[in-house]
Formats: sequence, C-alpha cells, structure tokens
Amino acid sequence: MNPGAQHTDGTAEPAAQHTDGTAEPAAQPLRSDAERNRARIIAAARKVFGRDGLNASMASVAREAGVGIATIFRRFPSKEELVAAVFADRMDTYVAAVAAALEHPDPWDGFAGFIETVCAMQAADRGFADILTMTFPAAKALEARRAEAYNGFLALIARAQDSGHLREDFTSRDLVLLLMANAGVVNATGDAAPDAWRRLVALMIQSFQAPARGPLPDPPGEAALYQAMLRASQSITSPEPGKAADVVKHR
Amino acid sequence: MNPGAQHTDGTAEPAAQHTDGTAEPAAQPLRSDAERNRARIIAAARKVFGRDGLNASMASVAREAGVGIATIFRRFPSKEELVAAVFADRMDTYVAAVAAALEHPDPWDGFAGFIETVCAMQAADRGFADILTMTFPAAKALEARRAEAYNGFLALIARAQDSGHLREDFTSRDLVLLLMANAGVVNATGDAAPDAWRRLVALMIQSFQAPARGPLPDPPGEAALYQAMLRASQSITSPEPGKAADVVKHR
DNA sequence: AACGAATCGGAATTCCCTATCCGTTTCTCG
DNA sequence: CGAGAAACGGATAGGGAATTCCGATTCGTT
Repeated sequence: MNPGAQHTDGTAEPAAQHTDGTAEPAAQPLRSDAERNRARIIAAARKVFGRDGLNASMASVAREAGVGIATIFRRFPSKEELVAAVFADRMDTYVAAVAAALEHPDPWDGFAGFIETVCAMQAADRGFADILTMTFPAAKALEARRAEAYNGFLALIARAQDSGHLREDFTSRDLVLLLMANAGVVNATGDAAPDAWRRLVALMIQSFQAPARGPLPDPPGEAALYQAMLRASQSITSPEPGKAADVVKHR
Repeated sequence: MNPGAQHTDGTAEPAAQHTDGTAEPAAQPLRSDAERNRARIIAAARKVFGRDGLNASMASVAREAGVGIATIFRRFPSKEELVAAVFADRMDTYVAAVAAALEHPDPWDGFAGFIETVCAMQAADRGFADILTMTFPAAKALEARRAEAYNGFLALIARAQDSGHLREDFTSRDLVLLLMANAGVVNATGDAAPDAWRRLVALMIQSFQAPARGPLPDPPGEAALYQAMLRASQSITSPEPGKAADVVKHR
C-alpha cells in the first residue's frame, strides 16, 4: 500500500520569505510538477476566496486550479492551512498599510486613510474580510502579523489623538468593531451594491473625529473580542452541529 | 398508502390575527394535538432561531419542540415558511417601534431611540438580525410589515431632519446599512461580547447628528439593497453550491 | 530506457441539512 | 365504543462539504 508519506509540508515550502525573521523549517524542494500545482492552487484559492469568502468549498478551488481535490489536501493538510498560506501576503499588505499610515505627514489623515484602506481591502477581498474578523488557533503566522499591525495601529491612534483630531475615547477595539461592521455590510451587499461600504466607513470616520459629540458605552474587552474571533473561525472548518453554520454567510 | 393530504396549511392556521387587515384564508381548525404541537414548534423555533440565528437546523428546532422533524414540515411546508411564521410578531414589534418613535415628543430622541431599539432587537434575537438584512420572495407577510415600518421610518427621518437635529444627507438606506453593520457585529461577537454593538450604534448615531461633519459617498440605491437582501436569503434554504454557505455564520 | 519515489485525481467516506415517505398512533364524531 | 381521517415521527432520499483512499501517472536520477 502507500508508504504513508503524504500530508507532510503544509504552508512553508520554499525558503521562508517573510519580512520578519519568522523562518520555517523549509523542507526539501518539491518536485517541479508539485511546485507548479502549489502555485496554481494558491492563485486559484486567492481568486475564489476573494470572490466568495472563506466558505467557498475546497472543490471549487480545485476546479479553479485545474487540479484534483486530493492534490490540494496533499499540499495543505486542511482548509485552514490553505487559508493561512493564501492570506499571508494580504496580511503583509495590512502590516505595510499601518507602517505607511504612520509615515503620513498628517496624523489624522494617516489614521483615517488607514481605516479606509483596510475597509477597502475587505470590500475587495471577501476572504480577507472574513480573516480580519476571525482567528484560527492554527494559523500562527497570520496571528503574528495581525499582532504586528495591531501594535502599529496603537501608535497610529496615539499620534492622531495627540494631534487633537481623534476623539480621546477611541480605542483599538473600535477598529475591530468597525471591521466586523464593515464585513457585515460587505457580505450582505456583495456585488449588488459594491460601494455601499464606503458610506458606512465615511460615517464612522466622521464619528471618530474629535471633538466627541457625546460619551460612548464602554468598548468590549480585548479578551472578549479575541474569544469572539476565535469562535467565529470554528465555522470555516466545520458546519457546526444544530447551530448556525458558516462564517459570514456570504452568498 | 397515504391519501396524500399532507402539507396543506402553511403559516396561517387559526383565524388571522394581525393588527392590520391582512386576513388569510384561515383553513379549518386543526385537531387539538396538532394545534398544541404547532404552538410548541413556534415557541421552540423562536428560541432556537433567536439563539443561533436562521442557520439553526430544522432538526434542532424539532428537538427543542419535542416533536419529530416531519411534524414541523407537515405544518410548515418549508423552513422559510416557519421562519415567516415565527418572526411575524417580531415584525409587529418592529412596526410598533416606529409608530412609538413618531409619538415621541422630541424628533431627534424619537429617531435615535428607534435606531437603538431596533439594533437592540437584533442583538437580542439573532434570527431577527438575519431577517432584517434579508428578504425572501416567499414571505410576503414579513415584507408587507417591513414596508410598513419603512414608510414610518421615512416620516421619522423627515421629522428629525425638519427639527434640524438629523443631518440633511441621511437617507433611509442608511438604516439598512446600519442594520447590516450591526448584524455583522452581533454575529461576530455573539455571547463573547454581548454589548459590543452598543458602542457601534452610539458612534453611528453621533455621526447621524446634524450638522454633518462632511460630505458622504452616495448611498447605495434602493434596488441594489433589495437585491442584496434577496440574495442573502438564498442561503437560508440551500447551502449554496461551491460558494460561501450560511446566511451569517453564527455558530 | 528504466525504475522507484513522489504526485495525481477521481472515488469513496463521513457528516450535516432540508425535505419526503410511510407504517403506526391519536383524535373526534357518530 | 368504533371507525376513519388527521397527525405522528423515525427512516430515508438527495445534495453539499471536508478529508481520505488507492490505483494510475509522472518526474528525476542512474
């Protein structure tokens, strides 16, 4: 029978190439055809997840890539691993966006521009919208990047608040809230109203502007939000028993 | 075999009892046990959908009601019909909320209070949150009520704008946007951060306040939003092929 | 060219969901 | 009480999704 040497690599195949030092084992190089298929799969998944969200089936990714389903699972042990591999570079872009925003000469414009950029990324890529509102225990690589972006965002907030343009009671958790809200709009409107999110985001940014027009209820705690995102991720892999399914009910 | 006299009634069984004049055929009264089960099913569905959202399975509703799955389908031809029957009264509450808001002595407080009330309803009932952001071609009863509420809301907007407290560029479509956004937050946070939505809503209301802090992108068209809501509803009944599934991915 | 390991990919397998079937049980009316 | 219609509910279609199996291919090295 089979020497059982399947499902070995996972995400990192070629030499690790993250901007940071998070290098991975970098197993032996793949056979040429395998490497080619791996690239095709990632490209197909990027397209399919971007269009349909993370609930797109592995079968549809395989179809798009022109490979068999088993080929995907041979390279990526689970859907979650594939998702992690696919969105690694989007997370890089995300991190880069924070850095760029910090460079912006105007603290407020940098802040507001960043928020618009991220929400635009959500609108352009449903999969990314899902990613930002959930957390898988597995994809540590994505989490690391998310944390990196989060820290940068904290600096962005501080700078904007110091300049007096961002309301004092704004907290980083408000970004999470906005991302969840925007994901809701993006998922609900979809192609029917591709720009609807812009209005929501514009409204939110105006309300972030100082001076505050009034007090706000307390923001949710970091821990609670993390838990919420973790919970959400459960539905990517399994169609939850009896309960509601899917991650975000796209279309 | 069976005289094939199954699946007959649907939603309206006992005499129609809507506050308006929307009476329905009102078929012959059900047998006592059937009537009892019908009530149990509605109650169970209200509980289950409220807790898990519309993606909750019919099986879980049957379990909660203590009846067989077939019993549910005998009374309600499809899941959609059950949903319509269950949320009929929530829609009544919704309509009543608009009316109450119009009664409020202060135009702005009435407006803001209504928005908070509706969002609170979404937070308290995941099923209702789903309902407000989708539309089934079938459930005409729900649609009629929604339209009724919508008209009332238009008056509420006009009144608030006339009073000078609501920004001039606010449109009824902004409510839809907010409902979608709030649904996103409610679904994403769930029990982990049950009050997170309050902060989002407070921020949004502040940005609705006049004077506008700046111009906004155009709102999506009515038609586009309707299409989006229609599309969303598809996923309640069928686990969409290849695409994303579920309506809102609760869990 | 030749051979073995690495890859393929289509066919299961397992699970969940909506909806239907059909033999059995329960009402209700005479 | 005794049909017989109405209602029950467990079992079963029919379909989708993730993941695994395994016989058939292909690559790379000798």
